[in-house]
Amino acid sequence: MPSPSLVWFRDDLRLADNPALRAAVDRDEPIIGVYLLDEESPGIRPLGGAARWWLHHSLAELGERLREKGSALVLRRGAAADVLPALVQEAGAGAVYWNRRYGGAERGVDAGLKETLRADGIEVSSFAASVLFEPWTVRTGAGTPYGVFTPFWNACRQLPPPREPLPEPRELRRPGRHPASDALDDWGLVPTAPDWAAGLRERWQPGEVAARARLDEFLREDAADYDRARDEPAGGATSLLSPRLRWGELSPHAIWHAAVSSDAPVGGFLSELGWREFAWHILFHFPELATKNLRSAFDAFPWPRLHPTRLRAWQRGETGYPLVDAGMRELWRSGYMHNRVRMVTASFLVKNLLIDWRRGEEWFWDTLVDADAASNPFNWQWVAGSGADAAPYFRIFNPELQAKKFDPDRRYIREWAPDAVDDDAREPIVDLAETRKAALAAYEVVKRA
DNA sequence: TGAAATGTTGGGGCG
DNA sequence: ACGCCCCAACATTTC
Repeated sequence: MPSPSLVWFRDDLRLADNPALRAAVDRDEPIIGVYLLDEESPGIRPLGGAARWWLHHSLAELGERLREKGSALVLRRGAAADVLPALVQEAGAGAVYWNRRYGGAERGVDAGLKETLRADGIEVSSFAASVLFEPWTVRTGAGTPYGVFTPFWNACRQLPPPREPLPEPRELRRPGRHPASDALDDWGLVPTAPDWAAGLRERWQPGEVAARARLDEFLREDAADYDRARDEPAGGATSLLSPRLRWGELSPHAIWHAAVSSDAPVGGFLSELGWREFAWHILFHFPELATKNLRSAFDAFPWPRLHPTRLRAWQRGETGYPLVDAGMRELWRSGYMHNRVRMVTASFLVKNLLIDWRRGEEWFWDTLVDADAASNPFNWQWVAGSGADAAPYFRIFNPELQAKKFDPDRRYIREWAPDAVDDDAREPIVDLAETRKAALAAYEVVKRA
């Protein structure tokens, strides 16, 4: 009598370098893949709209590839603490494997499940797969978590290097009978009325296969000049791997090893992976990262009453500042924004519009295909000055200067906000010098706190 | 992974 | 030849 192994896919929608899947293969019983759409467990943050679109397509491909290899992907919806044990029983599974998560609520759910399943005599194992250095393994000399990037990353580099990625399994043992699966289309992850996803379809092809292709292309064509060209939003020199990491279509280990074994100078690129690691390190030690100031002195920041018209103008890319508007429209249309422009638009929201960073974080959460629970709030707090190793508050980007420096020929602005190219036609919603001064005055309150 | 204000320096025009 | 001034270019400080 076979006792199948369940592989619970979460933020690791891949077959290659997937230690949970590997453990199931090694156990040598039939394998059933599972994905749970959990919008009910307490504290789990509902996915944003762009994320749901990506998830749909990535799951579609994962399911197809599992079937090609002989296995299956079972989709279920509901609180994991209820749905997973029921599924284990229904399938007569003897083992459950997953790759670890590091958010506060997720850790609670997973720890609870480990306990209840084991109490039922089910073998449960979890694995490190989504970060290179698990948060608790990196400690200062004093045993505390790191608060500054450079020493954090130096300490990581002193640890044993990330393991070699595991090869994709050739074949998976077919289960005799599959538990029933929800139909992916019934989950309603893809927008229909209205269908606003045209720009996403045009720009992205979710899934592990396209992810690997982009990694290879990046290392072959763009990595050589990455350190210089990554700052130019029109250049197309960035890796575009962030959504692949968000959904685990690529593991950081696979990226790491592909990068270090390429001929290109990859130090700068690897340190971007380092910032991602640092964000997860911080989130692990400060689970309220998305809602609370990491530096509590910022609790005293005198945010003015929310100005909804200004927030809306920022969201829609109608601020009258071309680089800001181009960035916000790139985001809205394609689910993505170039990193430098993220800094500029975020600085503009927080320091020129004096709108709480949480409002910006929520908008990015809803519109980015790559927003994850760590990087998104981490980076917003970095810009706002309230975060870990944050930009000093008084570091205020001037969107006009930034455009001159990094988009001198206006290629980026022309691409995303062609109507903003002509300077004369625009009416800025706020004055840069004036609002800058107001922001600095507000910051004085934090300094005194 | 800033920008603006302020300070310093040095070449050149000019009396 | 010299001092003076201007000002661009660069450096430093401040926010």
